[in-house]
Order: sequence, then C-alpha cells, then structure tokens
Amino acid sequence: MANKDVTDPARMEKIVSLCKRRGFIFQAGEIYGGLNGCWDYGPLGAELKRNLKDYWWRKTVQERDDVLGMDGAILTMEQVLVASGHVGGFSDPMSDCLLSKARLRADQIPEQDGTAVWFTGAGHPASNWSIQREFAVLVAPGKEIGEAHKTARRYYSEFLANKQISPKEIELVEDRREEVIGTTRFNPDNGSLLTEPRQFNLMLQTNFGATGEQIAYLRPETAQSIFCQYKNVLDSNRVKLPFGIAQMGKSFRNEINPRNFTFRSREFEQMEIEYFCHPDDGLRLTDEWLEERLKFYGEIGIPREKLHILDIPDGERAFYSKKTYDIEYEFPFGIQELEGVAYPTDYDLGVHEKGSGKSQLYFDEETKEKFLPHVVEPSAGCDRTVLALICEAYDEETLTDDKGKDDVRTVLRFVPRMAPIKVGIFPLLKKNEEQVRICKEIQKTLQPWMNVYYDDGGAVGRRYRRQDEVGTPFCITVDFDTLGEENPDLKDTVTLRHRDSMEQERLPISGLLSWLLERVR
RNA sequence: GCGGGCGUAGCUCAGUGGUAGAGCGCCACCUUGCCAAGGUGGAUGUCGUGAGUUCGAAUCUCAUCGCCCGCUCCA
Repeated sequence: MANKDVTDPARMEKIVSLCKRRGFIFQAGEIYGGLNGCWDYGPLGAELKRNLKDYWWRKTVQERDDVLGMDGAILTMEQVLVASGHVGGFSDPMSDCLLSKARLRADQIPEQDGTAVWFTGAGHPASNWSIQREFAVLVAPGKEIGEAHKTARRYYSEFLANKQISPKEIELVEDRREEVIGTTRFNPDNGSLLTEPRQFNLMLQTNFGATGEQIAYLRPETAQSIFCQYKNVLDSNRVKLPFGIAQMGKSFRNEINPRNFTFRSREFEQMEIEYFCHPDDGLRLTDEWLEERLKFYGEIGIPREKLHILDIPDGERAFYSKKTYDIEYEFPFGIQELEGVAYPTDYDLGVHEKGSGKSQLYFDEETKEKFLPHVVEPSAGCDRTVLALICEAYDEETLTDDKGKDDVRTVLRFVPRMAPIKVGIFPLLKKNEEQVRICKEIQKTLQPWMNVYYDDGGAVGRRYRRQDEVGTPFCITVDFDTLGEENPDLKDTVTLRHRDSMEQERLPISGLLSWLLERVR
C-alpha cells in the first residue's frame, strides 16, 4: 500500500489551537502540567462527540432489527482477559541496547560468557567535559580487551557529538573487569550493555477489595464483555442468528507513546459491533459490514475519497483473524486508521468457552445444527472519528470585501447533523427590545429539538463569523422586516443565513422548526 | 523507550542577566439597518513546574512534566 502520506503540520497546529480556543478539546490536567495521553472535551467537543455517538447508536442499534445494544463494565476480571489472551499477550520483557538503541526481547537473548569491562566515564583530555554514566562491554573469551575500549569510545562519543569531538580524542576515565558466565545483559551483536529489562504491558491494572488484594483491569477493548454476555443476550431477547451486539464506551491502553493530539490516547472511546453468524456467512458479512461502515462515514461528512481501505494480507493479520479491513482517513499528520472491520471467526467465543467451562454453542432450530457462532467485528475509534470530523470540516476561505481587502474566514464545515450548535439566533440590533423578545421566543421553540445559541454581542457580521468558526450551519437574524416596519408582507419572517455559501433567504418564523429539523437530523 | 526541537496573556508570538510586552481575541459602554467596521474604558501571567548559580533569573545550569518531529511500539 504505497502510502503517499502527505502531512501538513501547520494545518494540524491550527486545528489544535482552534480546538482549545473555542472549547472543543483541552488537555487533561492542564493546570498541573498535563497528563500524557489524556484529553478532556469542552462544551462544543462534548456536543460533537455526543452527536457522533447518538448517530452511530441510532443507525447501528435503533434503526436495525438485528443488532442489540449493551453497556458493559469497564473493570474487567482477570480471568476474562487471561482467556482472551490479553494478559500475557503483550507483557514481554524488553531491553534496549545502549549503543545501537535496538530493542531486544530480554527473554530471547542467548547466554554468553566472557569478560565484562566496565567503564565509569569518559572525558576530553584538553577540556573539562566529562560523562559519569556507567557503561560496559562484553568481550568474548580469547578476544582482545581493546575491542571493548573501542566500543566504549563510540558510546561516550555520542554524548560529546555536539562538542565536535572525535571518538579517538576521548579518554576513558576508568575500567574494571569482571569474568561472567551465562550472562544475558549484553547485546550479542556488539557486546554493548543493555538496559534493565522492562515489562511492556499495554493494559492498565487496578486493585480492589478490603486490602486491595484483588486485581482487575480497565478493559483494553469493549469487545470482551460482549463475548462474555453473548449467551445472556441470546437467552433473554428471543433473537436468532445472525444478530449483533453493539457497545460504545471507554477503553484503556497503556500506550507507550501517545501521539497526534487525541488520535492515540491512553483513555479512549470505542464503538464496537460483534455480529454473530453461521461460519459459512462470515466472509460475506465482513464485506457487507465494510460497505455499511463506509456508508456511515459518508453520512457524517467524511467523504469516500478521503478514506483508504486496507485489505490486510495473510501474515500481517492477528493470528485468529481470517480477514481484516482497516478503514483509514487522511489526517493532516498522515493516513491513519479510524476503524477495523475484522473477521476473527470463533476465536473469542472459543477461548471463553474453554476458560469458563460454559458451552457457548448455538442451536439452530431450523437446521437442527449445533455450532459455535463466528463473529464479524466492526470496531471504530470514537475519539479518532471526532478528530477526523474536525480535520475534515476545517477550512480557511479568503474573502475580498468591497474595498478589495482580503480577509480569511475560518469555517468548520460539519454536516448539520454533526454540528455542535445547529442554529445561531441574533437580533439585528440588541437595543431593539422587540427583536430581542422575538429571538427569545424562537429560541424557546427550537431548544427542545436542537442545540441553539443566542448571541447579541457586537455587529451581526461578527456573530456570523463566530458561528462559522464552530461550524454552526444556520443563523437566524430577527430584523426590522420581522417587525413588519417597511413591508407588511415580511412581518414574522426572519433572515436565515447559510454557513457554507454565506447566502441568505427569508423564512416565516412559523416554518422554522420543520425547516431546520429536516436538515439537522 | 531513544534522538532532536519547543514551553512567556485565551490564541500567535517578541523579549538572551536589571520595572513582563505586542497583535488578535475577551468583557463593559457608545456606535452599528446583514458578513471579523469604528471609538472609549477594562480584565488576564507565580514567563510549564521544582531546585541551583547570582546582589538580581523569563533569560544561565540541573531535574521534572507536557507538546511537536523522527525512530521504536501498537498484542
């Protein structure tokens, strides 16, 4: 997949700024310096995210007969995650080579014998620069000790690289020799000392019980509670295969390296479906779900041509998955995954059947067949999709006024159904009591149906631009015509201004609600 | 986790050892008959945090936290 990854860091910076300035997304714990990999949604961000989640739930659960919702616990039993393979699945001890920075599996390093030569530091003979860090090199039996000095010079020279000193000029302060047998603390490739092994476990753990002796994990994905409750859902809801269980909610991963704004966070929200089916239908349904999901992205304003579908080839998929599509979006920081549509067959039900000792078989009344259902898993990242919505919506437009002066208009072009605020309501003149009164009336009428925003600050043009910047698709202005001052025919009509075209039209107040509802749902 | 860059007002940034600033934004009032007009007044910072050096630190040193870029990782 030749990723013609085009990145635009300047654009991304502007988006991050706008998110903070207008209250979409803040860094968690910012006043204390910030918590790495965690983000808070401000008022507008919360509305946007809610719109996305509500639409996903509506389309996935409420408007389908074959998908049911659930909402599982975040705290997860250890046994569940042992069975699923998450415990132990990624907790390998890793060591880094101090010289080459290579990362090695500590438990796969072959045993070595030889002489370990320890150095306590290095300096430059003609200056007072010195480095006190400890370093060591393993010299195999029968080899020259001088090799160790060469390697150590290379190691210390890196610290002095910015001082323009060549490795030869470095004087090792002190060395100490130690005979070792069966050590695994050195890189077999170059003899360099390795860092102490560190566990890399991607799950967050917590303790509870009176003395905190009991272990639980914050779930690393929402899927496991669906698998564990699949039988209960089946037994309590009179459903037949194929059917799905959908869940939205928080998941947690101890990401080594959170990056790219909210894209890779330690705490994030998922929107997952497990679609249970007969083994014969799995591959076909995987393709059908892919299409279904692509349609969804179109409906929330992410155009098909900005999405890339990766058909993950054999050997690169998780071992239990028979088919995996990644749906990727062109973020300003590169083409990155929004959603995976996978076909993990009966892997999860199988491991939980084994782990719990409880049968997970399905009995088909019609065919009299008993089998372990397969599952198709469309798993979307909610926060990633919110970020994609913002990135996709962000636009800067150069306008030229009557005097020929250029002006940049910043607009978030959300599709109306995703927009945090659906309509702004302004009196043309805030000192006109009648206009203000009518505005408040309109606000009251619309508020039970959608998020509206009343504004009377500054000139009306400024209010339009303020709403452009947060993506409000429509603005209503109550003016002198509304009062019927010039032309009685225009009494009780308002100006409706469109965000994208900046065009205006006149609508009767009585028709506003239905006109808007048609466009914002 | 490694390497590099950066952290000063809500935002963008200037300020390199001697009284913390600008533009934009924000708030109030005036003005304003439809696209960031104008006027007047105003608020906002332990200069990311903590130590150290110094008579004196936004500025120098160290540590730490966070952000960005490149690696690495992403079961």
